[in-house]
Amino acid sequence: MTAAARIAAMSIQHALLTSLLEKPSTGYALAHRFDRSIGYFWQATHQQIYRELNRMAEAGWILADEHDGNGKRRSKTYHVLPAGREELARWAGEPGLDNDERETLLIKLRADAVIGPLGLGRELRRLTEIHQARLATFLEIEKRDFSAPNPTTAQRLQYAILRRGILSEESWLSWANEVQPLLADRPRPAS
Amino acid sequence: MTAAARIAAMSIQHALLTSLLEKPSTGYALAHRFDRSIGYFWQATHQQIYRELNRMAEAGWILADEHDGNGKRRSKTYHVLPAGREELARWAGEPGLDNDERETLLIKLRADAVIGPLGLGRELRRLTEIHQARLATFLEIEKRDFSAPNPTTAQRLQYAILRRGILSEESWLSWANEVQPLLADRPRPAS
DNA sequence: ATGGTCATGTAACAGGTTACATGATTAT
DNA sequence: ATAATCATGTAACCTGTTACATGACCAT
Repeated sequence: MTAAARIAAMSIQHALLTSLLEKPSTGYALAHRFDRSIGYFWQATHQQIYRELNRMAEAGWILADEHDGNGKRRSKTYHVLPAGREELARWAGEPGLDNDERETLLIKLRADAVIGPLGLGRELRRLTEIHQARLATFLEIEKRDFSAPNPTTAQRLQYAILRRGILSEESWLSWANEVQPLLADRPRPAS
Repeated sequence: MTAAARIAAMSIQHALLTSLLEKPSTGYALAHRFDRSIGYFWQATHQQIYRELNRMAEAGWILADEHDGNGKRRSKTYHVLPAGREELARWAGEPGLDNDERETLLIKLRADAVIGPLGLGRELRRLTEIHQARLATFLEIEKRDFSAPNPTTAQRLQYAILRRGILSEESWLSWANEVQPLLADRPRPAS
């Protein structure tokens, strides 16, 4: 209900930019791989992708090489313009929305792998604090509401829901612990 | 891109039905608690809630007691009609969408706690198989793409993304293991 | 009187989903 | 010839978000 400032949205666009930086492609190709990494978690339909490609082309972030006319199949191979690369870096540097179920950080990690280093250590620490706070809240609720000796089945079911939250947060935090050394804020050698 | 049959959507409505079965409330009250369980994971805005309440009232699932006219504050207290209760049970019995990031099962668990038992054991097993398959895929990719001896930083970042997927699936499966005994398909005594 | 909370809504828009539609190239 | 794949798009719709708006009741 409170206004939560719209700091950073549009993550598909940035996921697509990263894909295109790796390899200029047609919309069709993007829709199929939508990238070997984040595609596992997230898949976009071709309509969504064409829509975003058109918008990004309008915005001057990408450019379409049109292969047309000379008997070939009609297709547009998009590649990223400097403005697109800058936009990607800018976006990756911004703090993401807290309640982001789409795991924007993963997209930023991909961007870091392709055009990095982008100094994501701070962002990881920020998100870690948020997840730690959430876990703490869940553990308090656990203690307060679910420490009675002989719970009914209904109570045990309610508890199961909370447990899902606890395990999720723990899982996220243990992952963050793994990634943390990769994002330590020292410069990486350009491989 | 393939047509994924629209089996079950509209989970907010069913979350709201469950809340209203526990306690008839105004839209305002629902927007604030949106329920002590799933509210931790998911919060709906009041606009969303009013919209869905109106739709469910139209559908004959819920009914509004209007306290009005006699000097009192204008408000509607909604309570669930038999049709709404049936709809909730019907929905909970259906297989949920596979790619449901909103964790529909949690809402079904709440429904089971309130009007159960609903035989969710089968659904849990079905989802467990899906998550096991996803985990297996991730582990194959891990073996195939990330078992080289001296990975570059970029490769390690790519791997981190995959690790997030692996840890997520493992976390889900270990939770499923916890809940499983609660949903074993024997009837529970009506507490 | 003033501000906070209770209470309900409209309007506009962004993002995601599904259906529909078209046409060229490649493989059988 | 026919089907599969490559390739791009329009249209309609639903959900979720944000902004805007109204008004009553309650406490100080």
